[in-house]
Amino acid sequence: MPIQERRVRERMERERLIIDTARQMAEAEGWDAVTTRRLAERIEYSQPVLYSHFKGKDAIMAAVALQGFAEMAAELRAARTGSTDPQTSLAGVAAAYAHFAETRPVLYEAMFTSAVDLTFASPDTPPELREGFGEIREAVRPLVGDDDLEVRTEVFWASLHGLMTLTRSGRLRPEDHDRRLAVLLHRFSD
Amino acid sequence: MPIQERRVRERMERERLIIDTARQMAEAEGWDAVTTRRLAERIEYSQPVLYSHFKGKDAIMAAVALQGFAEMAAELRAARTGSTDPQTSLAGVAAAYAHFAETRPVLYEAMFTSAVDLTFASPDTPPELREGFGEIREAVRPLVGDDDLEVRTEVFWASLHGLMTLTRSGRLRPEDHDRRLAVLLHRFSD
DNA sequence: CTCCTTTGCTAGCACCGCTAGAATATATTG
DNA sequence: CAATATATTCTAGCGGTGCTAGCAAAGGAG
Repeated sequence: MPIQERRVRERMERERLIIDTARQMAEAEGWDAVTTRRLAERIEYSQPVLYSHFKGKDAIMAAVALQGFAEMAAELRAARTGSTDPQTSLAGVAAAYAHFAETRPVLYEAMFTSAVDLTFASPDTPPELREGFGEIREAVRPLVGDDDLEVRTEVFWASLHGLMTLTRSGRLRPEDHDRRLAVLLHRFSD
Repeated sequence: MPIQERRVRERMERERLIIDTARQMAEAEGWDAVTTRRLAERIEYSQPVLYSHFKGKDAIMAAVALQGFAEMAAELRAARTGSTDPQTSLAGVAAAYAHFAETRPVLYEAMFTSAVDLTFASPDTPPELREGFGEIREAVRPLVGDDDLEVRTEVFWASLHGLMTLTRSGRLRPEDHDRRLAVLLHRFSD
């Protein structure tokens, strides 16, 4: 039954179209501009079609966030493996993280400030999600050893996250960004 | 003209009523449940009355947030001055910060994740806002001296903030909360 | 060529933040 | 005291939101 296969394939393509369009719209005009009506119009289908693919708007954001996690993980890995020196490696990862948050704010928002549909730190956590954390952990490991590695990584990550969100929402002066990153790295390098 | 005074006073009381009611509602049912309609009904006035006091819903949230900043500053100060030992003092401040974020999540949300109506790190930043940061800074000062004090405080604060937001949104396992706080303090104690 | 399932659509619900303009209450005059 | 002027508050409504019930069309099966 190749005809069935085609329909399944087409359905998958449409789902992809929804995710990609939602991301495009968000990147162009922010998440507030991504309404189910406007999204439906953009993909040239009616609103209810969206709900045959996703449980709701949050689920669409979560799907975009998942793309974000994959991309972030790739960039963190590149940064980590870009240097053999542990210090430089960790600095690179931190810089890459900051760069990602700065250049893809809409993605970062979906990943970390909205989209509670994603399960973290749990057995059924999607691999894309674990991977990014894994990269940070592996960058931290050479410096701190295996003692408390998980917890230390969490703190390092949370610090980065705090810096980025507070900067982005205007709570920290942007011009000191690099100095703050340097301080953070210094704190975690021993 | 004491009659004019009464009207001004009554107006202020009503403004206070709006802020307090908004806060109560948010604490009871979350910020999403605080709609202008429901809030107006609760204070037994019509919707437009809200807009004669505040520019919009965001401004009401900002007013609640301001209360939050004042309360947080008071608690941080109590924690800081509760011990003469710099280490214990900073630990106390960190714990107080975490405790505030945990027990008053709705306030914390208004202060740090929503409400962009408030100006941070600027000449016309409200004193309630500066004060909390000042408490953290003064707790950090004895440990790190005056070099880079501002920047180091920002990083410490951002780390705390990152820990709290990630924990609250289910991105970090709550059971390791204390260990993470300990790690953070250890990183900043030298 | 009908039957039936799947698919997609139209239309609408209940709600949102916000506001124009009417209506009511209060104060200031003649 | 009556009449006008000025605040103040309300009703009603605009244009939007996420989401869904129920109808219409399209497609494959007998």
